[in-house]
Amino acid sequence: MPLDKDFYTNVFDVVKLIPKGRATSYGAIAKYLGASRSSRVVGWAMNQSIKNDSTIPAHRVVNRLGVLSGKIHFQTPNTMQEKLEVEGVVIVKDQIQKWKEVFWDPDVEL
DNA sequence: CTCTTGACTGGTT
DNA sequence: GAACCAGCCAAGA
Repeated sequence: MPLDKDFYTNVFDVVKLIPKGRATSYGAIAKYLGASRSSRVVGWAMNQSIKNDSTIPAHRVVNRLGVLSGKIHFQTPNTMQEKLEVEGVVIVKDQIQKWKEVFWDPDVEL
């Protein structure tokens, strides 16, 4: 598929495809888009997505350890964890439990 | 244009 | 496992 338009747009498209109750990492998305060294930009894209497009489930994107490193960028620091818990994801101390099972790798699943 | 910051990652100590 | 370092790159001052 063509991925040459907007890096951000591609990131948003992938995030929208994350199944309910699953989550992925910034690096996984970056790798899928062929920019594995630009994971920080993926994080920035999420930051923009909240302002521009609230339909994007940014709460399903965490760092490679399954830690909710970006929770404070949501409307409230609880938003991210609560949304994930509603979808069946167990979180203890800002970290996703059974991360290996919850992890959704676009490079494998798509 | 330069400098700093940061929702990251991978490797080393 | 924690702490530190080096790449990486967009946005804002």
